[in-house]
Amino acid sequence: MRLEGAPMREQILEAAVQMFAEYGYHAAPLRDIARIAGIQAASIYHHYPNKQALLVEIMETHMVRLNAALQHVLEVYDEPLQRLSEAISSHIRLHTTYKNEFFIVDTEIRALEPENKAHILALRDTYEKLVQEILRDGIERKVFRPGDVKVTSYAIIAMCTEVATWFRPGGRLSVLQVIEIYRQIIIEGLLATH
Amino acid sequence: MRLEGAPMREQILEAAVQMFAEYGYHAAPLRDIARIAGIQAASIYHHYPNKQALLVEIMETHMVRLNAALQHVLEVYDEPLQRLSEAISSHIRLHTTYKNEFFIVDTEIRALEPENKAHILALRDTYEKLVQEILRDGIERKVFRPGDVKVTSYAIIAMCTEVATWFRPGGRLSVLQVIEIYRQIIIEGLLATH
DNA sequence: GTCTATATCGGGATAGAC
DNA sequence: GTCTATCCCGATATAGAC
Repeated sequence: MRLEGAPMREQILEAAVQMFAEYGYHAAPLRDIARIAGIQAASIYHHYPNKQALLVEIMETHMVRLNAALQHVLEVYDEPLQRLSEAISSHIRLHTTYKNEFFIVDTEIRALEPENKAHILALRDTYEKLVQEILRDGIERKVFRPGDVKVTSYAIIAMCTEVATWFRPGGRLSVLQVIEIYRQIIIEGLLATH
Repeated sequence: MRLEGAPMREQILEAAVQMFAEYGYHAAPLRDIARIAGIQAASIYHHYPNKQALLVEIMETHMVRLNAALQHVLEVYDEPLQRLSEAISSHIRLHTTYKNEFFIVDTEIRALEPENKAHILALRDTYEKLVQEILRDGIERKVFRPGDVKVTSYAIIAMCTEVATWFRPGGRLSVLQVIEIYRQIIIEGLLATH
């Protein structure tokens, strides 16, 4: 039983998530991250080589998580409508559960150094490709209307991702309600006259 | 006839747009902005009181522009479907024409000092309210399916806004094609079986 | 209206003791 | 593994000449 709570490495990362999400990577001083974690700034360097490493670990962990979840959906389900539905659910579930983390993924790509940026963008690309696979397959099987697969994937990902910016746990809507609203918008559209 | 091109004030602002969009507000040194504008950093202070003023002017100008365009749509059109269609068109048109500017509006809200932030968020709120008015009216007149007006407005705005991040003039798709794709996704949804 | 020179500060990172 | 002390740099902003 660990009375001090999580290991320091985790505490630092969590403090970084908080600060990066609230003030942005560049505007968040390492000293403040250290203060929240309950140590001195210099002590961070025992756990991480530099500030950038914090950002990279946050982004990588969660992009991998996101990809794994979607991969799982593709393995478990076969029917296009169900696949898309579960993909939306998985995406929104993760973006509300790890709200701050995904907000960082979505707003701090520019703050990454070139090699790190390439790495994270590759993970994002993988994700987009998986979504596009669902759409392409669904169009071929005549479940979805024919349309631009790439742009459609961007649109779906963009709207489901933005949930992380406005969703408040304990607010007017539950995660499940939000998922249902998005499912309907994406799958059925707004028109009443169908 | 002005051989030097635009007045310096404009040149500085344009340089700021470029740098803020590429590196982010905090990561963009005033010296670099000055260099692009062809002057020394100190000279910027003859035209603007400080760095923050550059950011505020960029954001305010374009949020006002966005609101004016949507206001115009509401005044000119009455039919809900046409209103929504024109709103999408207006939004995407502006977000592709002033790609960098709206990218900044969308990613640097956090970099604003409190009073400036309140001001810009108020403008954004006005915009959201206008979109919600279109949706509410359309639902009442049975043109749109009943649904959560607020969340739907967020979803529409989010996906149309993100166009600014991937759109490249002269790329595979023209602005008009992009607008048509988004119209269809939003209004009709993905299902083929309607 | 633009320059050079500089004040001032805060940030990331390092050294070395404990 | 954490501390104190400090280095060093780059950033915004100002002063004052031209």
